[in-house]
Amino acid sequence: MCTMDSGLKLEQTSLINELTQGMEIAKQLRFHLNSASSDENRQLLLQRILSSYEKSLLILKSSAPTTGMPESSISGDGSPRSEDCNGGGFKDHHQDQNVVSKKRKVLPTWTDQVRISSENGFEGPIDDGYSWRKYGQKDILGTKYPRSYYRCTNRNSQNCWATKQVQRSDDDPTVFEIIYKGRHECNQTPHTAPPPPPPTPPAAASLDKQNNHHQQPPNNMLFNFRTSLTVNTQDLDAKDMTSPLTSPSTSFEWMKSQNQDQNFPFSKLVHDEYQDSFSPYQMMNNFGVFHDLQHSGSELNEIISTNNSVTNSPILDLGFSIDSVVDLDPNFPFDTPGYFY
DNA sequence: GGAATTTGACCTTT
DNA sequence: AAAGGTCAAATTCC
Repeated sequence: MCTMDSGLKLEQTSLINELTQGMEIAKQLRFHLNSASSDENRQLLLQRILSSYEKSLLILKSSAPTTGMPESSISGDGSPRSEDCNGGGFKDHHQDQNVVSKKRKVLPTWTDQVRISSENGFEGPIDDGYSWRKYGQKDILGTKYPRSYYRCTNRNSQNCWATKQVQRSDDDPTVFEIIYKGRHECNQTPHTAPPPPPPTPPAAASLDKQNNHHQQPPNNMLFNFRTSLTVNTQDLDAKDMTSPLTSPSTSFEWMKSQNQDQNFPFSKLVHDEYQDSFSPYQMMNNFGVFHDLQHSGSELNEIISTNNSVTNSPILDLGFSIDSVVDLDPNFPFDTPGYFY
């Protein structure tokens, strides 16, 4: 059930999210100004900051006094109402939430979609730079491919409770949907992992092995394969609009330095099931010009295409959960080394 | 031999 | 009751 309150709160949260994100991107830009980052990267960050402003203004305008329905400007006409506050099929127990939310530590949750593609087929680990240990695999009803469950290797040693689920897309086997839950509180430094320079990528691991990401030197292929990803932020426990999270591990500069994969068609990644959940935020976020407004309920998706062209908005998103800032996780470790640049 | 993965059993949630 | 998520013993890998 999506109440008025949640609608208003959603808007507030969105605004805070946007402004906060803009600030963080500005921080990133500051970092890039002091580094050997390419001018293109800086331009992209700048573009994102501008987009953030645009979105903030959009939200403010949409919540103007005359607006009877706060979400009206956001919610398009096409989205199914039944989805309302519940993002993309995730559970929503309103009553429970009131009771539980105070007790349960809410883990920030977001989704990456990672496309692996190559002439050689789909292979290579989806290495996000973190060290994961697989602890389970399940066949999921209605899906072709099993879902794999990973937890941080440093769970015991460093009390790091980050987990992720990896599942290959039914529609496009080259796309893997990765659901991250919880942030790393260990001392892994995914971004700083030196890109290994093996001249030739090792022969492909089998698909069964492809999720075997250790901290071993990242496979060259993996970066080459990683031609695009979607970040879809979701908050399983709150119905509020959530903020764009960012992949904690996208080694953007490195990927950019690798010349790859041509033109990943943007729309290709837009599966039917996701089209319904695109929000104006995500569109505006990277492109700033999209106005096909569709309400996405509690979802806020973000498309990131790591192509070479600026028009395709190769965006570097750095790990950041605004949810946690706003109202969810008081223990959000912003001071975690390496989390922000 | 230690660490990671596999996989069926068990637990939780709906 | 069924599906999703986690555990843990067995197995495999390095």
